[in-house]
Amino acid sequence: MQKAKTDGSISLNRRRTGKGIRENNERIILKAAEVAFSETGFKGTSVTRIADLAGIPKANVHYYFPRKIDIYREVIDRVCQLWLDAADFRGSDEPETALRNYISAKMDLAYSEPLGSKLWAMEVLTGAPILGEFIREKLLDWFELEKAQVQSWIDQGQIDTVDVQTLFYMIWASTQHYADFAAQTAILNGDKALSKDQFETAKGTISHVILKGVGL
Amino acid sequence: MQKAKTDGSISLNRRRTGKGIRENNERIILKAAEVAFSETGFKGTSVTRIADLAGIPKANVHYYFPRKIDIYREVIDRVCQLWLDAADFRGSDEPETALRNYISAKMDLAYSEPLGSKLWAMEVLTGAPILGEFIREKLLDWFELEKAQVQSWIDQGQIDTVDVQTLFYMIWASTQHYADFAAQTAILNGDKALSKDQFETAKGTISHVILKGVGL
DNA sequence: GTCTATATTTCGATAGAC
DNA sequence: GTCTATCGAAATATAGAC
Repeated sequence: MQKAKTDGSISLNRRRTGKGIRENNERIILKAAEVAFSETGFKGTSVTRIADLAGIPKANVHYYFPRKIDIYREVIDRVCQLWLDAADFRGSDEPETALRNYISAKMDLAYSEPLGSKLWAMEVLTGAPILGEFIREKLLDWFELEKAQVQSWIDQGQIDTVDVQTLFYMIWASTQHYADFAAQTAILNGDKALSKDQFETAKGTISHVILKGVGL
Repeated sequence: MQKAKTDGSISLNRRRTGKGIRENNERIILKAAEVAFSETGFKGTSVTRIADLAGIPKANVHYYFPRKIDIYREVIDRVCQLWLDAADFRGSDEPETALRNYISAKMDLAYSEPLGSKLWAMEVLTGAPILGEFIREKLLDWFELEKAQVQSWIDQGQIDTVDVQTLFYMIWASTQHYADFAAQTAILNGDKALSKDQFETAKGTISHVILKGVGL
C-alpha cells in the first residue's frame, strides 16, 4: 500500500517538499484515477475529472503523466499485481482447506479492494484492450497450474467430477460480484451498502455451496 | 426480436420505402447502440461511433433520436424487459426443478443475449444511473417474492439453510459471467469464444454445484 | 514544480439545402 | 427522410510565464 522510497522513508498523504513531491502527487493522481476509471472506464473518463478528484490542476496531471493512457496503464498494472498477490491453491494439498481459504481471500479482496475488481470488470467488458496482454502472458500460466491442482483432486476422487474452468469462474464471479455489482446489491439491501457482517455471511454461504457442491 | 407493425407486416433488415422507414432505421440504430454502449458505456460511446456501426450518417441518428440519452434509455428499457421476461421460480413449487430451470434459463440468456447482460453490468458498474430506478421499482418487488419462495424451502427443510440473497447472487454472477467476461474466458480458452457445447458443460457444472451445494 | 492560457481535436447537437 | 456543413462545448495535450 505504501511506497518505500530510496531514502527509506514513507510518503503518505502529507505534502512534502523536495524529493518526495513527484512520488506523492503521482500517488494522489493514481488514487483518483482508480476511482474515476472504475466508474466510467477509459474512454468515459476525462483528465479533468481525474484532476478534480485529485484536487490538482489538470495541467499538473499532464506534467506527471503526459497522456491519459499513461495513467490508465499504471492503474491497471496495480490491479494485475493485486490479482497475482491474491491467494492461490498451491499453499495446500487438501481441497477443503484450499478452497475455503481461496474463497475467503477472494471475498476479502472484494471487500478491501472493490475498485480494483471493478476496474478489472470494466476492462474485460470493454474487450480487455490492456488486460488482455496480462491475461495471456501471466494469468494463463497461473490458471493452468491451478486447474491442474483441482483436476488432480478429481482424478483422486477427493472431489466430484466437475468442469474445472467453470468451478473457477463460479468462485471468481460470485466473490467479485460483491465488488462489481455493489450498486445493485446496495439497492436490493434497502439502499444501504453491505456491512462487513453481511460480507462474512455471504462468504459463509458461498463457501458452503461451493464446498458441498463439489462433494466436500 | 421482430417488431410487428400496424399494418401487420414485419420489417427486417431490408430497406423499405414509406411508413416503415422510421421503424426500420430506429431498429438498426438501436442494434448498433447496444453494441457500442455495451463496450464502452454511456459516456465512453460517441454518437459518431453508433452512426458508423449502424452505417448511417450521424445527422440521421440525431433525426431519429435527438439526444444520445434517448438512444441509451431505449436500449436499457429493452434490457429491463429481457430480465423481467426471464424465467422465475414461481412456475414450480419443487426446489430441484425450479433451481435447475432457472439456472438453465439464465445460462441460455447469457448465450443468446450477451449484449444485454453486458449492458446491465456496465450500467451497474457506473453506479446504475438509469437502471437504479428499474431495480428499485420493479426488480425489488420481484426479488422479494423469489426470495420468499426459496426461504419457504429452507423453512420446510427442503434445502439447506443458506443466505437466500447470496444464493441468488451466486446464480446471477455465475451465469452472467459467461456473457460479461466473455473476453476473458475466450483468452483462457485459447483465444476462442466458448462453443455452445462448452456453455452446456458450464451449465451442467453450475447446476451440479448449486443444487448439491444447497443439499439437493 | 505550479498554473494560466491556449492550440487542436472530438463531441453532441442543429441548420438548412436537397 | 437524407446529408453536408457547422456551431458551441468539452476534451486531450502543450506552451510558457511564474
